[in-house]
Amino acid sequence: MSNLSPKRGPETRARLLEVAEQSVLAKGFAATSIDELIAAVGITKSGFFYHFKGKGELAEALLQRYIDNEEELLDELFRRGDELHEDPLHGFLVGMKMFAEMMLDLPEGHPGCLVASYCYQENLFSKDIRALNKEAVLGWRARFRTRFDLIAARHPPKIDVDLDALADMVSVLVDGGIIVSKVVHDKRVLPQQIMLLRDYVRVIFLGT
Amino acid sequence: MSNLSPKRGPETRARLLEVAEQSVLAKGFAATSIDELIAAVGITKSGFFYHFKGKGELAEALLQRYIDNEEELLDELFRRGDELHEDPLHGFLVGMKMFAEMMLDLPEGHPGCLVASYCYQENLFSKDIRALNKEAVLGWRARFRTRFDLIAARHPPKIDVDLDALADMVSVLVDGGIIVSKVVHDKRVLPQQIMLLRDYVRVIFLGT
DNA sequence: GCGCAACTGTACCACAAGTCAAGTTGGCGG
DNA sequence: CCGCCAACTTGACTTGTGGTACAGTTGCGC
Repeated sequence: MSNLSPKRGPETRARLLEVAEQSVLAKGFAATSIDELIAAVGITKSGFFYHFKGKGELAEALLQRYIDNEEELLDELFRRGDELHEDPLHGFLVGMKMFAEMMLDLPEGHPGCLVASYCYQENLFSKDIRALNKEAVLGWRARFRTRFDLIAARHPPKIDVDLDALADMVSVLVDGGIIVSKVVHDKRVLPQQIMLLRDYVRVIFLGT
Repeated sequence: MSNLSPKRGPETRARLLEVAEQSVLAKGFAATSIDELIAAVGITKSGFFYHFKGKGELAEALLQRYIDNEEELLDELFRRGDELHEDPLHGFLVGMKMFAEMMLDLPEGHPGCLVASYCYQENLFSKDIRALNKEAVLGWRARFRTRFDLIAARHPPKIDVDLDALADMVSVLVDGGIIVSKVVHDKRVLPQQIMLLRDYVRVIFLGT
């Protein structure tokens, strides 16, 4: 009766996605109930079904939003890194440093990766969603592979290494780092791992 | 009426744990129903509750079994590695190589890590279970930290590195590698990552 | 022929996803 | 200033399933 207005639609939807993401990362998708979400947002069940056809559509919107946000974050990070250095290697090193610092600045540590969460509940989701997840990981691989090719052109690797595997190592370390951080309740683990990878890349292309 | 016998208890329990683990890794714990497990094993619901007081007890037994198995596997791997080399570094390198090969030999790839799965559904579990999970990760850290101390004593690191972080890197790479392997449906990713870490450790302690 | 391990049978209740129909509110475009 | 539409609300209802309780049963081993 008070705060009803035709333009609040997208906002309510966004709040639904926000609380849903938190709940999914804490309990998993199956244990996240619609009742719980609408209670947190302050709408009724029919209100939920106005925004999403069903739980599956919520899952997809959730993942898409997460992937888009991450992509934007990475774009921004390495854009800033490259702003400071013409050399792609040093741009990468700066980007990784900023990444690590950003993760360390999160007060509660990284809240979790939806890609990883969905991966461990893959049977709950449609083919479409699983494909989306796969595309996200392959996107990271392509992004960093391109970067490493650029770096290798200027700094021939001192150590023989598969650049696709090295590119995957970014996703691997982030997802693994988040897990170990969460399990041992030490938010420093993820940034430490990012810095370890950074050092590895430096030693591969610079030799020290 | 046919196959009832007082000694089949532990066997039935083990079968329950086996199918439960598969289901949990595929769908998550919340979406794994008791009905489904008993159907797969061929007992009634009451039979389940004879073996476990409730779902929580199943969760705990499941995790404990998983952790014990992993520990045994690692013990065996590096025992065999050390058998072939007196030098702890080379024992480690051989152990990692065997680890990578073992992962590559799994026909369907690694089925998943329960520690990671539980981590992404932590709110479903009791304090005890969460503590167990934490202990498992800290156990891996201690194991590899001890190993790296031994290695460092004989081979002073050529690159400055935090040995605790390096020890964590094993857990991180395994958990992250499993996720990326699963998501992109390429079982080679995990072994590749293990080999990358192996190379990193070699370059840290040997310089090449 | 007794006891105990290893179950079975049956019943219950909460809650979750989803459906459906009908009504309400408030801003905006004409 | 009127009417339409987005963005909801109300409320009732179905259908399924999930975890749990508890009393009874079976058959091997002693």
